[in-house]
Amino acid sequence: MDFSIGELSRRTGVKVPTIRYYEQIGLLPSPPRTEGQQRRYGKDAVSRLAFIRHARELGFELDAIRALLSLQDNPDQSCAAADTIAKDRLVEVERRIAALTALRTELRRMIDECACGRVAECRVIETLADTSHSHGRLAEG
Amino acid sequence: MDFSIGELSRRTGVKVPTIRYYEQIGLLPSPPRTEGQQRRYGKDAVSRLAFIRHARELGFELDAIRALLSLQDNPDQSCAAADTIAKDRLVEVERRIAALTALRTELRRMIDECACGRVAECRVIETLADTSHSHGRLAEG
DNA sequence: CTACTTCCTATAGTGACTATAGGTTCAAGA
DNA sequence: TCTTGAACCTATAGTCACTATAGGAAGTAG
Ligand SMILES: [Zn+2]
Ligand SMILES: [Zn+2]
Ligand SMILES: [Zn+2]
Ligand SMILES: [Zn+2]
Repeated sequence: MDFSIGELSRRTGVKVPTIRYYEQIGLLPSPPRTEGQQRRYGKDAVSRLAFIRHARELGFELDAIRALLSLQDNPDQSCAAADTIAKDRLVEVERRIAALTALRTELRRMIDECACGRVAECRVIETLADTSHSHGRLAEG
Repeated sequence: MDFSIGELSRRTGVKVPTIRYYEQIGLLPSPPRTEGQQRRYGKDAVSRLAFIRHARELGFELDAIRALLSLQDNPDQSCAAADTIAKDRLVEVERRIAALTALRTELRRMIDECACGRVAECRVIETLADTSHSHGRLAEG
């Protein structure tokens, strides 16, 4: 009924050091230990960690996940805060798709136009040296 | 004809500490100094730094930029290496657009389906808790 | 009981910066 | 010439979300 950190890792797909890291920053509660100080988990830990994993895959930051988890722990509260977090994430994802689509266009053009000769005539290098425009900062996922 | 690091920053849009960081890791050459050890730059530094900035905006990693710069310094070489770097970046951008588009779909659905009531019925929280699928790692820009 | 895997803590490293502390130099105005 | 204040200098630590390493202890199968 209770199992080791390695087994929790296998059941959730989250690496062992990452689980310990989540505990250290207070995202996962400290589990009970064996006499020899090894962690022992139950089913609750599996679902909590799977929640975290899914949220991370959707690109939520750990602070946002912390907030979402604390909402999950209080099911009678309004879910407005959760929806706001999700909407903020959606806006960010849309912004990034737009930015990456612009990058794709420019990358494709510079690759297509290159005749694959000497660096002196390379469109890739030329395009990178062209500072007549800007893209703004490209940030995290 | 030569100017300070602050002026270089203004001309390229790259922040002063970032310029010093680029020098420290060998991406920019160490410029001459005044008697009081302050850096003095010329036009070459502006174009090199603008190249780096544009490449960063397109999401190239500093190691890739290092390689591109060393190609630019040898204009008689074949540009095949530059093209490979650009193609790799394009593949990565396309992968990320696909991943983000999938995230957008899921985020939109979970936001749309939420009736904005209690957390207990919130589709956002429910969707995050649903582990019946996976998205793989979401990495950098 | 031995061998082997897994576990433990603590610390440092990753990438690409950004921030801070505490001091020095430069340029312009009085 | 002197003074003020912005801009400069180095060195170090912090950011985010991990990942890697070292050096040892605990658990388990045979
Ligand atoms: Zn080329
Ligand atoms: Zn561009
Ligand atoms: Zn909701
Ligand atoms: Zn999902």
